[in-house]
Amino acid sequence: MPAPDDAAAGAVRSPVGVPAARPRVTLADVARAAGVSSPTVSKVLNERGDVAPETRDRVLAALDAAGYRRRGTTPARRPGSLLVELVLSDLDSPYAVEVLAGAEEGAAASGAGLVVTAAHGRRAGGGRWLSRLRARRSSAVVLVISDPGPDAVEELRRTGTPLVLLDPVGTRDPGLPTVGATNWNGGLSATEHLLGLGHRRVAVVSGDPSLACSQERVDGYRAALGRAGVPVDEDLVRWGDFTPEGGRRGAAALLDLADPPTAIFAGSDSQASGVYQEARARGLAVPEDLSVVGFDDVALCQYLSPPLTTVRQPLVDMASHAVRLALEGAGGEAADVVTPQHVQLATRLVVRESTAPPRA
Amino acid sequence: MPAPDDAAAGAVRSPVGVPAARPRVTLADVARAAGVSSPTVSKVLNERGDVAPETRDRVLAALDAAGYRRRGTTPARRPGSLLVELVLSDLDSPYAVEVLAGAEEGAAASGAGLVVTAAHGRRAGGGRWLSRLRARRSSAVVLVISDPGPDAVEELRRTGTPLVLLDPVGTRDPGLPTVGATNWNGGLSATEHLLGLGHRRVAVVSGDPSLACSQERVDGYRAALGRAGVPVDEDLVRWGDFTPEGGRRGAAALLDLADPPTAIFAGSDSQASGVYQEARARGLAVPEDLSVVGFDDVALCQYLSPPLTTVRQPLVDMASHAVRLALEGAGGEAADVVTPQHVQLATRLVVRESTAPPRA
DNA sequence: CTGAAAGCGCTTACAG
DNA sequence: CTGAAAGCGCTTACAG
Repeated sequence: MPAPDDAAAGAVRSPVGVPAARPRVTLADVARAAGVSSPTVSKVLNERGDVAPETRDRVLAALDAAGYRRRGTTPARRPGSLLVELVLSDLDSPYAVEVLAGAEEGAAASGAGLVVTAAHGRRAGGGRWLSRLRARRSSAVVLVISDPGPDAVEELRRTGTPLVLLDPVGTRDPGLPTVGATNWNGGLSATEHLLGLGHRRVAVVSGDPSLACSQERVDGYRAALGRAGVPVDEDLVRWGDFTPEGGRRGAAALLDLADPPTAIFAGSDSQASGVYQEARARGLAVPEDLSVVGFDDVALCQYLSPPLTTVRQPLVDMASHAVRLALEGAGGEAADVVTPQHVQLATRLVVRESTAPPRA
Repeated sequence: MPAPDDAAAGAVRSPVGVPAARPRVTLADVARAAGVSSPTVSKVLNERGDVAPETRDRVLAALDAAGYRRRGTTPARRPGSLLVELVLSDLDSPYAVEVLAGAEEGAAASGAGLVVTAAHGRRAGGGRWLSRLRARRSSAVVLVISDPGPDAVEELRRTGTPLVLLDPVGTRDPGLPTVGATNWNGGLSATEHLLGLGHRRVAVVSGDPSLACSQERVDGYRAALGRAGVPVDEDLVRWGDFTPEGGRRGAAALLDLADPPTAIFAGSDSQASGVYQEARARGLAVPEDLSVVGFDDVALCQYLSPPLTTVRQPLVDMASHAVRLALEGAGGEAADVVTPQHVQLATRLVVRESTAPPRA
């Protein structure tokens, strides 16, 4: 007869792949670990003044080590009080608008609340942000175009908070679910469209080369030229950032060339608007003197004249999907079992009025 | 000797103007009211199945009547776990971007989380939304360009949740704090600028006439004409909505007139972009053939060519202020004592390249 | 400044 | 399906 194992002895045991609901760490546990009484821990927690500084420090350390959470303070599990955190680097771009709209839609569909944070250049997942996330009892996180610090990933994993990366940056942790778009295909079809119109001097102005999406779009551009037997002129490949100013600078450099391009593929619609400005400043008409293709198909396109030919990436759907994915992980019992997913939604060329054959 | 009053008898009594911390309604109170035991109420709360439907209904009614809240479920009081709700009608406008950025800034400054909801045409404050707000333990609400239903106002007041109206609609409850801009002055200075350039046929295309801000801008326009001794031609006053399409329609109607305007004051930058499009479609150059002034000074302006002359309203500051105002009400003890405020931040004309003297 | 004791609000296990 | 009783996690009031 086998010796009674843990399960037979009545210990908590979980099905394969499903984590055991770890027994809650109670205030009494922490008190024991810190060598003080429960009331003392309670006082520290409630920021009462009457605790000796050393005692306080010891208790705080024990609290932290044990990963203590107040009763009723575990992330909400019922839809309707769930919170998803959406972290963007900045809020003031047409790109952010689409992402926000999609994320709101995804959250609303699940009855969850969407908490929006702008990182403003700080790396997402500072200690401050993490502790606030905990204080708010948020259940899931979606990070947009940014790499979480390893500490943040670890902490989120530890607390069972799902993390989804939207438009992931290059250096991805393969264990994290990602949602993106088929950037390479987009770059390919934008460039093929211009080649098809008869352009041979086709330039590209993309975003930061450290971003996967920038790289992929340029790779698609190169592939299209290669297929058409047009050699890549490295003078016609420019990197910058996704802002109008970035587009303007790139266009200025390109149009200053001895043999300037007749068409520019911009890495984003915002950049394309900068290309428009530079063309206008030089008295060049779009599309008669210069064809322009953008990327994103954000609302901005409807404000530009002429209407911009662009590669549509379904940002609203992408964001909505990312939020649902994150909430799925948060809602179910089998939170940790959700298979990491890497989704790329399809891009599609939308032809409007900013492209035409080159002047004879 | 006077009979012992409540205070003398030890009842909770609060200083004038500061509401008493009403004694918490406990589960036992509700049980008593419903004529059942505490365990039964607990089961209903936790959605256990083993409760008779009629009992369940009775308990739910009692719960509701008593305004019961689970322990630890009252809105957070320490900054860092506070949540502010921002409700916009839609997220996909340049206006919304600015408001969001400002609101995020205001919330982040207080360490609060910003929960963003789009009303999508539904009136803010449906029962669904209110109960979610409660479930999330949100501490304050900022409502953008919309009128809360009287029930929502009542419910928020009852639960001590501050409500601030940003860019308030006309029919305001004077008891609610509002944050807006000096729309009238903006309309005045936009129109004076055009008159100063020599224009006499100056038109206006504004937003929905039911919105206070639309009205005020047009009133400023009328005032400027009046002061300059130029009679108002009602044919030159158009109402629509704040979208590019609204601007385009308005411009089309105006340019179809027998004696068309030489300058158009648009009620928003988005509308102004629609005016640009209509002008372009008719082969009219801005500003040579048509001067255009916008309103808002949103990021969109930097994408338009030519750069748009506009009336800047400090949307970022307005939103940030509204959020702080709301959180102020939520954070302090004296929540209900915050004097209702009606703030209007200053607007300012920003001259760029879309305005010029009329053709001789 | 600390903790034993009492208390509070809620939940659980179980008898009816 | 219901509730008396026991229990749990935390807080409060107070003695030292």
